[in-house]
Amino acid sequence: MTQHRPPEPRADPRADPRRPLTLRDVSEASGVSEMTVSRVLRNRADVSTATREKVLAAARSLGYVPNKIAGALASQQVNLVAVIVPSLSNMVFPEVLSGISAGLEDSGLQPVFGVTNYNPEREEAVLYEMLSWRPSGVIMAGLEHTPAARAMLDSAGIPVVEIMDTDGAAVDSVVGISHRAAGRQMAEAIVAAGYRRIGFLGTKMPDDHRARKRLEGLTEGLEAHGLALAATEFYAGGSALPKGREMTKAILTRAPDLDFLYFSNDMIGAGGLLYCIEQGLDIPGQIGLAGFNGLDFLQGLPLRLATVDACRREIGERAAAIIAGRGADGLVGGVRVELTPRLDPGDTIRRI
Amino acid sequence: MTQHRPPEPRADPRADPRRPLTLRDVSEASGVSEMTVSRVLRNRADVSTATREKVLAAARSLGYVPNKIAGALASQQVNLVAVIVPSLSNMVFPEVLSGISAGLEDSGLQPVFGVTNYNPEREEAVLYEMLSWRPSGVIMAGLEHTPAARAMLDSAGIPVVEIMDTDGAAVDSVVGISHRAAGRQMAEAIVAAGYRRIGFLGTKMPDDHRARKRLEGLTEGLEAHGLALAATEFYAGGSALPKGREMTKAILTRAPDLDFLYFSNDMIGAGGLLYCIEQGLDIPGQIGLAGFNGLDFLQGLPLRLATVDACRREIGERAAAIIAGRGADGLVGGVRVELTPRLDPGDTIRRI
DNA sequence: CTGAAAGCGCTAACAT
DNA sequence: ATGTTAGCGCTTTCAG
Repeated sequence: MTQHRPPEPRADPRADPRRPLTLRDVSEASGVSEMTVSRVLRNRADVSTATREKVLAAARSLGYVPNKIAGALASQQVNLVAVIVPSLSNMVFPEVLSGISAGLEDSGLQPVFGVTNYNPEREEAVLYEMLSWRPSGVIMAGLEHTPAARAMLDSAGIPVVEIMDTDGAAVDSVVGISHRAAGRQMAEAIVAAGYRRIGFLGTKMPDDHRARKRLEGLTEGLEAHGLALAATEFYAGGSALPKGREMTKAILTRAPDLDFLYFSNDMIGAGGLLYCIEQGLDIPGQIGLAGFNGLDFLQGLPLRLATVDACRREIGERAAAIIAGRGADGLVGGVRVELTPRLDPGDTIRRI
Repeated sequence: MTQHRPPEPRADPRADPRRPLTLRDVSEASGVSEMTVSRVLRNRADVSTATREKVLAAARSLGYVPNKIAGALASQQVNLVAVIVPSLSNMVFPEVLSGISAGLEDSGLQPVFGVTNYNPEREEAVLYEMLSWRPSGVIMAGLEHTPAARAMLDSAGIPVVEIMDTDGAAVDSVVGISHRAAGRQMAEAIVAAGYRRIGFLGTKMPDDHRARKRLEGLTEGLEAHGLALAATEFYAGGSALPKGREMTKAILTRAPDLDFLYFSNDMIGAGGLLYCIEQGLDIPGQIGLAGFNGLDFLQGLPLRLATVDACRREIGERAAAIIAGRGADGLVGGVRVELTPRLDPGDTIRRI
């Protein structure tokens, strides 16, 4: 068998003056063992007050910042929760994120955010990247994932909460609303108010499954009353409010006899509403309008757009609570929370 | 001296069936050494095609996800960039973040976002937390930080880019606009258009330094023409669009003779604009309006609100480029990029 | 209450 | 092109 001479040891990294400080530096500065320094910095109770103060003084004066990478490797514990959402730009996810932040307060866990741009491959890549940091849990928007992503979630061995949507099979826990039901609910309200020629204006994104499900729910709900959508208008990119205006103009030009417009979100709905007001249309008499999300910026418009509250903040809070609760005692997985969205008719649906 | 018997070795962690997979599992499954497996998974060129495929097949079939914690500890390299912003909820930071994401594409670096809610202590805590993961760089909104935060940034030994604002002393690099100059620029435009009774509507947050600087710039610019603000209105919490409407009503009730309203951001400006239109005021003849940020949702309003573009996306991209460029070769720090905001008079400032 | 030793899972630096 | 060894900076485990 070949003899291996041990390779030269690396140069002592402590020679580098710009190197980040280590526990050892604090240990030497305070005259306390590394182990005890570590105890102090992790706020463990079994250290004498005198020692504790000596250590804290040394750490502070040196400007020591602990290395969580080493800590996580040694303890096999990472206080991070991966949060993966499709977008930050449409006002709905920021509110979910703030709910998550709030729900994680005082749990010792920290959210880390990733964005997929409604792209399943990107979602898979972001998930892989995040799992490689071994987070304590995952919160993810939606139930539709690539097979590889699903496999990763299955075998990660950590709590997974899928949020926003309950129409489908979950990996583990799920917190959300039924978008299909929200669509049906809106159909009922529209028909009950006496509208009959209904148009839909929405996004073209094939991977916005929640918008798709709302449209399906709407269609089913109308069918139940023997009605069908009279016209549809889709858009791809661009800023939603101006798009809503343009699309509304387009659909009303093509189909001037529409008496109701259902928008797949409040932002394009607001654009449409402003357009209709400008055109001097009688709202909600001549034409009714509704959006989706319950954004409270709608309260600032000349007429309050009818909408369905998506319970965004509560979804974030409940999802966070499930992850945070898991560490405690019960390793109960598979929690299912279906919230009930509230329809607010605002000023743009006829009262009967 | 006391004799220490070596403590019992820990139980073999590989006994736990739910334990995450390690390189060693892939090594055993593929019959290739751990080191070579590591090379394959890091896409290094010096591996034969046959070996590479064997390893990849094994890794895939096992569902192996590398442990970046261990990798980072061993290599002393973390491909993360800490990004710290005050808020996600006002449409301006998401655009900065997307600029950062874009600027980091193909650099091998990944942004990680933290939110401070305009709270300096929270900023300090978030920074501490993030630095403890030893990121490769920090991008942070604003130039005002607690002394402790500044000390951490100084001694972190990594590139730091402060963004959005150039009015003040930077820790390292800075990319932004001068909000003071933006305020002065607006004052010039207002005065040049013949307005004389100017009101300001803004936020009460003491730690929104950029809004404060815009107000200071506006005041200075007016003073240069012998003018002073005729009225001001501040708000604290709540949703910006409805608030803008309320505040506008309030200020015009108190001071009905105002002929110009400068809003500290586009969202409250849009609320104010909608209110003025509703009241049948002649815009921009009787009263002029302007906001700040260059949000493109303004394009959907009945009249386009005058605004100043804050170059949000470009700021994100340039900041990211500075961090990404640093790894390459030149360790040049202290880059200073001051962008020139563009004033768009829209439809709400008189043309002369 | 404090300390010593081992090792978390990976990669740098060699050696072949 | 592949393998061997040591060690990254902490925490766990045990001993005192």
